Amino acid sequence: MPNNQFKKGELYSFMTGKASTAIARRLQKNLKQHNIEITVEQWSVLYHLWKNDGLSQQDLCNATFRDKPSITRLVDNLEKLKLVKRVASKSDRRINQVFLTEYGKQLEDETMNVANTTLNEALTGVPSDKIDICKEVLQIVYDNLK
Amino acid sequence: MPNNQFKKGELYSFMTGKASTAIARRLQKNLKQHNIEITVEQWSVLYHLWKNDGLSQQDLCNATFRDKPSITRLVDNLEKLKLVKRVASKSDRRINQVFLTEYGKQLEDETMNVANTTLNEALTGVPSDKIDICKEVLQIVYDNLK
DNA sequence: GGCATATAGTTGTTTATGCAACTAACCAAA
DNA sequence: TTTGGTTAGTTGCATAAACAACTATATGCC
Repeated sequence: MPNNQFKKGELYSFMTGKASTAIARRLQKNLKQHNIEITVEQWSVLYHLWKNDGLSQQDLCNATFRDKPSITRLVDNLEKLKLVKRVASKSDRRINQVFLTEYGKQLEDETMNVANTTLNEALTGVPSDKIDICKEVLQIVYDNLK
Repeated sequence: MPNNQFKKGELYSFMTGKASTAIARRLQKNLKQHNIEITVEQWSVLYHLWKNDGLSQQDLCNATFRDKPSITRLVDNLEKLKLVKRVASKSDRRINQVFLTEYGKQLEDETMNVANTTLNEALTGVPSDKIDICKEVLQIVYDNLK
């Protein structure tokens, strides 16, 4: 039996993503406690815009590993919250560039502090060399399947 | 700055759970290709029932790391599909035990084969000692936050 | 026994996901 | 320049998630 060097039964928590679910819930809770009224999914879009404002919706699909309808609706909701604004690209009228509003930009510092705190909570007691290996494994898994 | 021995920027894919999302999508695709008409979420419930038939809904909450309303509705849908049946517990009338139907039992072998295949696809090229470390890290993260 | 509290499960509402089908705009080849 | 294929984005529909509020049953303490 090829590639079967692992105990499967213990591995299904991989599939069900309990760790990343736990992180997402904790981040949501921490955001709420700081009165930052966005969802973790909205955060994941804003995170990429804070690094690189004006990304297209397709760019956001690639960055967040979501499909196009998901991004359409996340951007819809972010627009309703006055956090971003769609701007039609001059060079290609199919493309919407998504830009942060002033309000959206203002949210960056506090929100990223909350995210960093959450990550610290998650990784308490994990040696950094093991974090590196875990990251590496998850990257290979992602590359194998994406 | 405490507990800051890692590069945060690279770690947000942890939070967004890209690897586990990729696994779930591939499993869904593989199930469909084998004409197994269940969702991956339904699979995660059935998986625990195959190991231990007759679990309560609360047991399923704990096993799958979902909240009670989620399990209520997943069991609703599994009942509609004639895969499981709720049975009120004799000893405690608050409790619903969830039992597999014959049809639900029949699905086990082929479905678990598909799940195992999916896991092999995901873990291709990952040495088993690194899988163990990754599992260990994800377990600590889960324990830190659950 | 009776009351307070805890536990098991359900329902309502909002948000998000996945897939398929669709429109609009772009591009390249005849 | 028209036609056929590709890319960007939207809409419709079914399933699922998180949170809060609710009902029903059980338990423990007086």
